[in-house]
Amino acid sequence: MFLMKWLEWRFLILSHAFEIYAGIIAFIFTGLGIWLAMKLSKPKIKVVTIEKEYSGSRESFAINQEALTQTGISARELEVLELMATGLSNQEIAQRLFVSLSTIKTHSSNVFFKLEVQRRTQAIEKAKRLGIIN
Amino acid sequence: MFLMKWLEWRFLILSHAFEIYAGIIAFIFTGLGIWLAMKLSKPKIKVVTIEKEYSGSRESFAINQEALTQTGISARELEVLELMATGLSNQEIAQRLFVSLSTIKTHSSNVFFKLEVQRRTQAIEKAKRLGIIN
DNA sequence: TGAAAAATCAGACTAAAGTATGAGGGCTTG
DNA sequence: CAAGCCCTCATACTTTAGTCTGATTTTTCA
Repeated sequence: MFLMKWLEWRFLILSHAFEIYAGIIAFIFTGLGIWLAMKLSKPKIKVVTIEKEYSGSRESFAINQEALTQTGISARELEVLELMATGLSNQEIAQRLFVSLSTIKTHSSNVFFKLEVQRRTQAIEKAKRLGIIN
Repeated sequence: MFLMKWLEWRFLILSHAFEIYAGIIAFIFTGLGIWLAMKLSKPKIKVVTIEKEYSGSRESFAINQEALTQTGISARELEVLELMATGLSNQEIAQRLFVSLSTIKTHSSNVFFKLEVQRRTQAIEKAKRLGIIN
């Protein structure tokens, strides 16, 4: 019975050799078509437009990074700048970051230099305008 | 000659019938593959954020006036506060308003008292938060 | 692994900022 | 017209901010 079954299979394959071959070709070239389309077509871009009340959270985040690298302000300096903008004194910032007053003064001085300003109020104003703090 | 050429063609087609058929299949299914890829590929979603011209002009103006009267800050004091927020020093504010440094110090001291803060940076932060300056 | 950048700190100094007190003049309002 | 508010100014003082110099340690990166 097993043998007969096998012969039946064999007969099927032989009598339909052309169809099987065509099927294989069809399959392979379908794959080729898909690959071609993937490779050569420009990626589809679906544009989703979201209207937003101006508050500038996402946009300012993008500007944020660019302007930030532009100024060359380091992570720690940014931290100091942010606390500065909340109205804290150097002493308070020092306590909050567990460092000395000298360190905060150095950081803030560097920030002022990098932002090309003289005072902390100017630094805050410019930093907000550039979008590197919110 | 024409006839012979035609016969030659015919012979070619007959003797290569299978290859031609396979070629047609390949071509068709390549097309199918491309179509499939086009149809089924997920489009990349690009999010475009458009900021609407801010609609809260009336509202913030209202808050402005109310909070301002609440604090009891006078017109001159507000003027000083606004210049302060732009990053000017007391000396610069004095020169701009054609008054003495002492006067600006008095004004700013009054502003700090009325806003219940100690430093100019805090005053600026709070004034912006309350919407009495922008 | 060695140089550059970043973070830390100190001391000494100058410049602003902020406080406190007092005082004079202008303006409105009951 | 006196009381109250606002604007002005001064002086004296304390505190905070900011600069400069120089140094050590940590981190980062080629």
